[in-house]
Amino acid sequence: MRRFRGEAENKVDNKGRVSIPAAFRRILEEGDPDWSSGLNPNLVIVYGRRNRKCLEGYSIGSIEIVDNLVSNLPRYSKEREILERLLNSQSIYIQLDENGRIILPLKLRKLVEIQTTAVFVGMGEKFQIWNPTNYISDMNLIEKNLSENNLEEELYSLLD
Amino acid sequence: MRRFRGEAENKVDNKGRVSIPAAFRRILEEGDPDWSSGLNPNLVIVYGRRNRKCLEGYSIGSIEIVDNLVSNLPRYSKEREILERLLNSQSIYIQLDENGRIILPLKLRKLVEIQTTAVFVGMGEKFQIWNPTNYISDMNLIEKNLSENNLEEELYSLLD
DNA sequence: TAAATTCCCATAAAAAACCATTGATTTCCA
DNA sequence: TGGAAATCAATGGTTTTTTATGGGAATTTA
Repeated sequence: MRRFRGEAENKVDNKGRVSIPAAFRRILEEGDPDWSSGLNPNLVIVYGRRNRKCLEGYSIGSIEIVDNLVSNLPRYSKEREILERLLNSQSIYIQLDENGRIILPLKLRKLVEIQTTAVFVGMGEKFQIWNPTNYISDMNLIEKNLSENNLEEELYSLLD
Repeated sequence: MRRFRGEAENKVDNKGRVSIPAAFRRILEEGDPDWSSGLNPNLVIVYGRRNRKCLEGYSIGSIEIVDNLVSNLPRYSKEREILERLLNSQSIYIQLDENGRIILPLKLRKLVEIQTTAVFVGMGEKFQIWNPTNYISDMNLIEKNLSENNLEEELYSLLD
């Protein structure tokens, strides 16, 4: 399955409308079992992640993988109920419109400080939506962390 | 699997179009599971390698190896999310056109200082795209390092 | 009924598809 | 084996399509 790749910065108008980058639409289409040519794909936006000042978008296919992982935990266990809060309570289904846009509800925009611009960041099986300034800070943090502790090589070695 | 080998210098026009050297196309075709005769192969260009003033091109097959390694790390772990930033966020899918060209987005060209000419450098499982002058400097740096410390023999001995 | 949301249309800019040319390389046959 | 014909590679230009984005009318909702 193809993955979400790349970065894109798009305008958010005062109705909350934003274009989903064309490259991401293709992945959402592929990942939505109900989609067929001519239709508009669905996606899920999770806004429940703590420690992250961003929203996360999933194709229907990839959120189902995560949902199943949660379903494998013991029913009524504390862990499962908390994860359900973060991943199910704090998330919504959205359908793209005819022009490839979605509407980001005001509540979500406030949550991640998005006003007139949003950055879309491909993260493989999901993508993130950031306030541009916050995204830059986050990237800088990663850079700093990598160079200060000389972690890059170590990180890449995880891949062997 | 055949490897990317050799160097080639091609023109970049003002739309950002560049020919992928024919020898590299063959490797990209072989490496793309969706490719068949008559179609145009896909590739992935990574622009996030830190400390490198060049772009890196991967066949679909070889980037999938890397992607799968990342996917095997625990979902939502810090390590995985950082690697996704470096490898997924900072990369894009591209499809060759009918003439064997791709368009290098302006953003990427600026990043690695490519204007009217690009050098393609085979690196085995991937290839690099350089500004010609920067490529020469990089080669000189390597040369210098090798001769000053008499490293060549030692290096080759790593292979045994 | 005012506010918000959805639907529909418009447009400029960017990207993709298409067509053409030149020079190099390969094929193939007398 | 020499060279004509065919093929392929690199590159330039033009047309068509897609994207991103704005605005307004219609519809729903509070």
